[in-house]
Amino acid sequence: MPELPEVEVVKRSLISKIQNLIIKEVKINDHRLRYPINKKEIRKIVGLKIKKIKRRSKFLLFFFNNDIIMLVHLGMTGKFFYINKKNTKFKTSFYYDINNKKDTKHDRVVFFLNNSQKLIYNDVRKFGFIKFYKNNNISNTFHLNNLGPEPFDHKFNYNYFRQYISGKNRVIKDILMDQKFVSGIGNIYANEVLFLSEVKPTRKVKTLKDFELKKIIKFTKHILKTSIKLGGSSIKDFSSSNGKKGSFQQHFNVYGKKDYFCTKKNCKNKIVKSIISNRSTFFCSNCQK
DNA sequence: AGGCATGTTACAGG
DNA sequence: ACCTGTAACATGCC
Repeated sequence: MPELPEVEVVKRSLISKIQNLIIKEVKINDHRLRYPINKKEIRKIVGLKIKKIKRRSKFLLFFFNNDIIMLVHLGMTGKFFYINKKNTKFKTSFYYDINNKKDTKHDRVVFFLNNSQKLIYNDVRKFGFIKFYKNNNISNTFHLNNLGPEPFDHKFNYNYFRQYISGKNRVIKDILMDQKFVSGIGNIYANEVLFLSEVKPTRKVKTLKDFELKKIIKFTKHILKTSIKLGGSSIKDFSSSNGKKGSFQQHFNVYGKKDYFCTKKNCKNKIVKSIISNRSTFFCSNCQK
């Protein structure tokens, strides 16, 4: 589900609701996530306070006392729900949260909090994971130490772009989704960035002109920021929801828009869909060169 | 029934 | 050691 903007929105929501609370109990309904949950390690956070919550790329880091860090990746379908203990109504919501949620089937882990609420990790496809580290070796984990710069980092600039792609024989869409190049962009935002940059996703990076690299950098930062402001993209549309949902999906120009008309003025083309590296790719063959 | 899905990574071959 | 492309993971929906 989540790319950088969605994870950022989840992080902010978590901070506002559970920062400084204490884990009273943890219940595991299914430990078979992408990596099996280590039951001994997860028990160690019982009694500890959630001091800080940070995001790096699409990862969430929960900082507890005793130097313990819980690293969470939401995979494709991971979600957090903040719910009251009597299981009646959600007090508030995180990304994708819905008030009439009946999907308890995919609640994989339940964290009971000292304010009588609970935090649920729900993950349909189980591509997400929850792992534990000590503060002093978190950056050594292979999950984090091969990541490229955050898109908003000043290090993500034209010179870096030029240097990274030199000698590479790949297409631009693959590079944008390469977490070693820049961290946090997935299939949706890669498609959208290339549309606004007017660059065809199939272009080999060695053919890109300076002004195109600059546009890609500019629109990457712009799109991700805008999406965060709008609460991210909520792709599924639940019928009755009191939960907060993102609205950036209403601003998609190409993602999922096969056969729709191109949104650029004076363009009569329809968006086409193709497959690049096993991922659906959408673009306007008229506007994107 | 078969294809597709917002992500990551292990592996194979060059 | 680096580069690139492919398949696999688990589950549900259209």
